[in-house]
Amino acid sequence: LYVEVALPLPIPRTFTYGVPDDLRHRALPGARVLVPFGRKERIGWIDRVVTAAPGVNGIRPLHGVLDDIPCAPATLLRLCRWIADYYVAPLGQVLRTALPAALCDSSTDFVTLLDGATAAPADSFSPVEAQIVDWLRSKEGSQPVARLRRERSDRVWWPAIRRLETAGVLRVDTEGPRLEPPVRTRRVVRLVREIPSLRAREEVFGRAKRQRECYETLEAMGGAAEVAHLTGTLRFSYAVLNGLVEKDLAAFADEEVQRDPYHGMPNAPDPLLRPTAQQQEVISALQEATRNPIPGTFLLRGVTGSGKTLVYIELLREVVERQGRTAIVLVPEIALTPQTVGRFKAVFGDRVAVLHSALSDGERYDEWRSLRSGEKRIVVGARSAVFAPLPDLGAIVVDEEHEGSYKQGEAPRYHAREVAIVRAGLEGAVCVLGSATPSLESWTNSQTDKYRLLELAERIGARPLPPISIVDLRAERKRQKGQNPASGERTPIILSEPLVDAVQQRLQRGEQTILLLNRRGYATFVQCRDCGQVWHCPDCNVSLTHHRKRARLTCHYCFHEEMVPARCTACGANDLSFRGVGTEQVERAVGDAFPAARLARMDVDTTSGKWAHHEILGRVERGEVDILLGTQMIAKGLDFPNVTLVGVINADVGINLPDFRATERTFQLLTQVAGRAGRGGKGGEVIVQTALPEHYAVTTACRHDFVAFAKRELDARRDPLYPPFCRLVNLVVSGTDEAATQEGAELMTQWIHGLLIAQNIEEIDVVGPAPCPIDRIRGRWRWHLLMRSESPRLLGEVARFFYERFELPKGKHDLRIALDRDPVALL
DNA sequence: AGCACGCCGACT
DNA sequence: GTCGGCGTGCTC
Repeated sequence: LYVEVALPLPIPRTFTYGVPDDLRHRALPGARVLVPFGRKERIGWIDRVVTAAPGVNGIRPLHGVLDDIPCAPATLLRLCRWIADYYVAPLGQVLRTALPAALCDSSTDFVTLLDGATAAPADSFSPVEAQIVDWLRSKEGSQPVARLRRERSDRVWWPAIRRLETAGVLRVDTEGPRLEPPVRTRRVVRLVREIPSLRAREEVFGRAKRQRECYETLEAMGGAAEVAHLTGTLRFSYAVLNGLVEKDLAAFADEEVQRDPYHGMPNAPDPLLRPTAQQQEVISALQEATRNPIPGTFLLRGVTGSGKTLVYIELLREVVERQGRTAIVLVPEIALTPQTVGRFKAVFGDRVAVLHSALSDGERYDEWRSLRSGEKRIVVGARSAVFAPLPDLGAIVVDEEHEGSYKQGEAPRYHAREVAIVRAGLEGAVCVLGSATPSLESWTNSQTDKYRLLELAERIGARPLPPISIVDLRAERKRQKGQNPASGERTPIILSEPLVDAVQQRLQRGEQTILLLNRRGYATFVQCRDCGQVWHCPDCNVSLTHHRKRARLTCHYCFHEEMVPARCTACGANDLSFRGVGTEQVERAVGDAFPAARLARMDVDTTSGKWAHHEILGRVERGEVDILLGTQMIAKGLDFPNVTLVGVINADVGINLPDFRATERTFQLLTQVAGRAGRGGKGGEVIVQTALPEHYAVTTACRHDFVAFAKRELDARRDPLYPPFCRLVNLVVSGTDEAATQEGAELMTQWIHGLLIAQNIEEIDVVGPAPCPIDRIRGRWRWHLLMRSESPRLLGEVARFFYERFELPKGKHDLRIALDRDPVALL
């Protein structure tokens, strides 16, 4: 008996292993196995079990089957096979993405210095050996070999390590993969003896005041507390704790922690909202669909504030409470706020698991187990939650389905929305795609009856959508210049007069304002006024953004940072201009204009901590913030009834990006952020500042007219042909040398042309090769090629054939190919 | 992806 | 002689 094993490596094939007799009954498809691979052991998954002897020799037996119940059950395995096939990626890589990292970790080699080693004759070491020994002496205990590679150089250490091992200087241990991921424990102090009377206390503690305080604190805390908490926040010294232990009043213990990152977050009460008639209609349609063996896919287009979340909740009530099945709710990472999560928790309480990027491996694994066991029956999470191990799945909701973050940026480059549809189909679940601004792909599918369209055309409570007015930045500049001719030739307009007036009004009325600018930092680029030089990242072809508070120029594509220059490095002039307004500069302008206003800024730079989002949004919710300023992060999902004004500082950011979806993204962002206004009873208004007031992305957004936008944009996608009228595969060649990268891209193109001609395929267009719009990132040059076709099947076949057969000329300049099917961006 | 191995130029 | 940098090929 043999098994074909999928390994989490970028190798597009499986490896065959023999199955020892005692493992036969456990060797099932989807089960994890431990296999020898090269000189190491790795974890893989059984793809197929075969009886025929394979056509290769040198087959090795597998070392173990790690699961009694395959951790990728049949349906998940089928789903992963579909992803591997459609998105052209190795099955093992897909499985690794689909399962918690804690279940995929491979083995690690450790080296330990042996006791007698210090006596070993140091002069007999070769320099490499001496380096290893020195390094180990500087550390304590065992060290992973990989760390040696990282901290010293990437040289070949193994021969030297083996020599030292035979010389008895050090020991090498291989720690196998963690079969059972670790349980997190914490050190606690627990009271073990009660002291009933006050008099007894006097006697026991005497003058040990701190011990008594600590004892009584512990009593008040229910008999136990974490050591870190007692010594940290409560400032008891370790000696105090030891004293209690020595008196046999308390004991140290390691306690297993139930990891729950949302632990302690107040569960808001279920507001028991009653659906409106409009909502009820949609809810009924969905509930009915769940009773259908093939429920299908629904596109729920609901304007902002129309109550899509309540629809999801009522759908889940049907699926989870009445039918006893399970459900997945996918949300874009940035919309995974306590507000969104809170609503589901309020209704379904402990049956909800939350999966987001801030979870540690262990936390993620805990949630995964509680889902698989059926203890929790609902998942709310970002992209990868689509793989949640729920038995008897009844519904998948993809909220904000147009969001690009559902596409994974690295292999396997899957789109969670498409995976959700396929998974729902495989498991007989209903799939609901929700958005106020559907992607043109989904919209088209809803017009061709591939999906069923459901609409929520009105806001709840019959509240009107906020009126949107446009401020023409060009006219505003002229006007301000007329008023004050001395103002600099290029002084940017950050806050126009109408916007200032509107904000002022809210401040007076005690209402809140949201200001959007989709650009971080203080200035987007720095330029010399004399010679025109613009500061660029040394490793990426993008300009550096000026961050004023940190006093650094930083690259938003890699981690490069440099000091702010005092003078031009090219011509020596000391007249630099900091241009292109970012949120940090808006923050300053707002502070200057409204010194008394309480302002909060929310972007990647102010939300680095795990709880920073929650903290800022909490302040807004409690009314401690008058003006919330931020990037797209504040455009989604927020529901603050006291926000009556939304201002868009510059709607044109992003509209001119060289990407066919730039216009669509602008429309979506404007619509989404406008939707934050007027969600309470006080009404609301939106002011959009733009230099392109006639652009249809702006005008249709201002009329809240998605259908008109879609029509215009679809027309634009017919020529040149772009999705949804065709499918794309983007092939990106990258390398450390410019010429070699271009050459690689050209070779790739010729190869594909050759294939298309040889196979007589005319239905696939090849566009390029050309440098990528951002032609260098992290020191790697980038060229790309687009394959375009109206036949997804053919496109997939060609992509797969290419992936498996094409090889770039070996070695030189580290050329790599990334294959991106249905790309969401071509930058 | 790792990792071993082999070749080569630089340096002791 | 080593060392260390890079290119090449392989992993059932």
